[in-house]
Amino acid sequence: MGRIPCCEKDNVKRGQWTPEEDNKLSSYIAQHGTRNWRLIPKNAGLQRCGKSCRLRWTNYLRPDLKHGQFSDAEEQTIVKLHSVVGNRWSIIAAQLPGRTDNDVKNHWNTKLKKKLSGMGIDPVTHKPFSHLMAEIATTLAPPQVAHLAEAALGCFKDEMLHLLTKRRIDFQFQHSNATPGNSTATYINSKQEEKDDTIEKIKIGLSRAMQEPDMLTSNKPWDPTGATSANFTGNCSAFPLPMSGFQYGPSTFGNEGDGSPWSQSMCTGSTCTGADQQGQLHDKLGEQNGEESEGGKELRNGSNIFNSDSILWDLPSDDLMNPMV
DNA sequence: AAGGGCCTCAACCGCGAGGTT
DNA sequence: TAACCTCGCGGTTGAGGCCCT
Repeated sequence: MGRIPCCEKDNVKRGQWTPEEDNKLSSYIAQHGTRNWRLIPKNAGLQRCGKSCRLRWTNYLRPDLKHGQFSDAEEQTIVKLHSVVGNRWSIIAAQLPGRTDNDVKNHWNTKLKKKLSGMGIDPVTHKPFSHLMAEIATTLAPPQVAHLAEAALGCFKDEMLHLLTKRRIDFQFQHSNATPGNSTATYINSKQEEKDDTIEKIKIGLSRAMQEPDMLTSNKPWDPTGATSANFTGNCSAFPLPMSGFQYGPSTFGNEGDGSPWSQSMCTGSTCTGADQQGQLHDKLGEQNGEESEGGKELRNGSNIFNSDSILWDLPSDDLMNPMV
């Protein structure tokens, strides 16, 4: 059975909406609500697909939408939530009244991702690039380690240039409002300090790795039994891990210890509140995603995760108290 | 002033989940 | 229970504006 198209493509207009179309849609929805998007364009006299109408309404015409620049606090919320839930834009947007998932996604892709990358933080894992390289190095056999610098220069060329030349990138929100109460600035500055601290470490580590091929005896990823992690701490002092909350070992990776980027990202940087939190959140996501229909529904608008008392959270509570739309 | 490259963001696409018949 | 329908999500695209040379 093939998928039925959401509308007849032939009789449907596409592309930019005109003010007339906006008016028709807005006034129809004001009178009749948003039940049955398939019928709305027909009844409103629009030659548009129902899906297109829904998108136009939810992303642009809805009266409660905020248009304009993202505030510092909003950016901070996005970065922190992204470090936990990843590209779950609807969940993130649910914490930002007046912002849509499309807004958040666009802002992330066009601004925040670049800001983090430019600061030496991997926007996927929210770890400093240098830290990621150190992790990679601990999992490689000596000949591979020897190629790490080359690979790093290939993969993170621009980033490495920034790191190795200590060229700072002047981001507006990095310096503005850098007051004690401003947690965005604090978050950014802490990442900057981590970066500075690890620049030297990564340089030393890479050069040692290439000079001392026997330095790393293990070529395995982390070992849940803990035996390998002992090797890491014993033999990989060339890559001192910069963040206090991060360790290679079962206690940090949580019960499953899957070592996935997601798991690891929870345990690094200033957003880390411990593996227990990670486990709880993942459990929560699991519960709400599947087993319980009501919970699953709440997950979609992001309410339960952040209202749950069982989850510790290092965001200022004010940032998470926004009511769901 | 021109034009080429970059950036932004509105809009589209395909898919999965959940609801309805 | 299966088939169908609707909605919402995340990834991607492309038009238009901006910036730089």
